[in-house]
Amino acid sequence: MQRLRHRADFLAAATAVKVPTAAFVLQARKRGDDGPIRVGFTASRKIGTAVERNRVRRRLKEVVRLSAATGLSRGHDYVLIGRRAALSLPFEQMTQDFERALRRVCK
RNA sequence: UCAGUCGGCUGGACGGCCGCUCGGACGUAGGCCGAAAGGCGGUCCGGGAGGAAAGUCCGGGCUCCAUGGGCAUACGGUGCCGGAUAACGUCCGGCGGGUGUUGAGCCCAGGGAAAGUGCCACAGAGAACAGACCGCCGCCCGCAUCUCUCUCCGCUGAGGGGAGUGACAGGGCGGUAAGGGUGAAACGGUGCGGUAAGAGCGCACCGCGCCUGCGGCAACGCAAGCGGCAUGGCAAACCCCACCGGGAGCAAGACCGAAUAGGGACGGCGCGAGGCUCGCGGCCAGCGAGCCUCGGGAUCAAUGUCCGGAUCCGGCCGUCCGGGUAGGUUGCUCAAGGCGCCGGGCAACCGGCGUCGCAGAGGAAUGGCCGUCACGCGAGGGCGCUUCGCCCUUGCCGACAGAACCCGGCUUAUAGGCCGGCUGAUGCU
RNA sequence: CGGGGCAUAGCGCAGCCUGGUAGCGCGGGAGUUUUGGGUACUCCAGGUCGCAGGUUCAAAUCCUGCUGCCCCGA
Repeated sequence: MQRLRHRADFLAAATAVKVPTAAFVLQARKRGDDGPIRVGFTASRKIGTAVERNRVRRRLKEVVRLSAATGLSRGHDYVLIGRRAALSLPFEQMTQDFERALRRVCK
């Protein structure tokens, strides 16, 4: 599993399927090859200060890491756009939301 | 003890499970992505956010670009004096002013208003070499009114007329700026003398200015003398004076390096004017090649000018070459460094010795989840004689905030906790 | 990293340079006109001039520091 690093990849993912939840918006794009899973995170300035943006990104990273075995498929790019609620929501609820969102994306 | 004020330090601790990143060692060139450069992936050990990392307001280091010299101007910044410093708009010490219980302390863009221009609304008589509204004083006039004196008419009286004098209302001429009133500000202030009333008109003190002397590196202070007061405020209005400033910024810069477009060199085709030479041609004309001259345009420090200079030159086809975009690597962390001791200095700071090795990400690591304890705060309860202290329970409680090349400052944000200096009041000895 | 702009009544703006009275339009309220509504007309209310200091007799305006929003260049 790799991280998305280039702006072009994020822009491509933005045109794909979007599934909103309380703490984040999940985007998934099928790249058309058989490469590894790639995941990117976005925490915009609207969320708050730099401390709050870092915290949102780290919690989202942890959500993805702990549930990586369930449902992520090869050849896809995933992008999680953080929202301000990700600062305060319980961690278990965010994990459940992520798995539910993954099932909706796969359909 | 209470109140005030100033300065410094700190910015939770321990543990469990699972992770991230950098460095080193080992292991492996077998997997994945990519055209390439390169990136990702294993195990062990070690390191891994701040006092402001923030705002980006100053000053530097570093890197690249530009830079012939002189003069003038513009633009921006700074502004008491001395020192510290790599430098600063920072810091330290001093001076002056303001403020504070004239205490500790705090604040000050704190050069120039007798170089010039400009502004000072409203109110007010007058607002900048001003002005005379009320008022005060002198002289003159004075219808009427009043007081007094004289005199005339009238037998006395009542009454009336005339003249003079004084007072008052009023008017005119002049003096004055003490007082009232307006204003943010009214051309020194207070007191005594003086005067018709007044006035630096005179005197004393204070303030101001000039000059001399003394102290101080200086800002400035002190003292004596002189001047009769001239110089209102605003320069965070224009401005003047002194000093400082080349520009950009790690997305700087260096290296590697697709696709597409464009660039250069060579070869071929083509060529503003004139002249010379050579070749083809018997000669001329003409054609080709080379060279020279002339003509044109453009560029060269923020601007102008003077002197002196430099550089460049149109189209089409083919071959080759380098520059360079996306991307990657590097710059990338040892630095005007931290700590301790000694010495110098009132201090900022400087010097010497010893010691430590202290983050390096790049859509951006330094974490996620949880437990225990401590501290603080709020609520509830209990105990001790009270101000208060102690104990127990509980809490979606726990400041501001995340390195982005590095350093010195400034500014702003910040739950609380700790330490020290000074001042005032009160109590005890 | 560098540069620039804006903040004034519920909304959109002027006034700032050159300091002294905060104004315009829409909107709101009341009234007149109309049988009624609209239109038109008259009147009225509504402002910490983003915040905090400073200069000045006096600050929306000048200066400094913050806060929020927007734009541009690399």
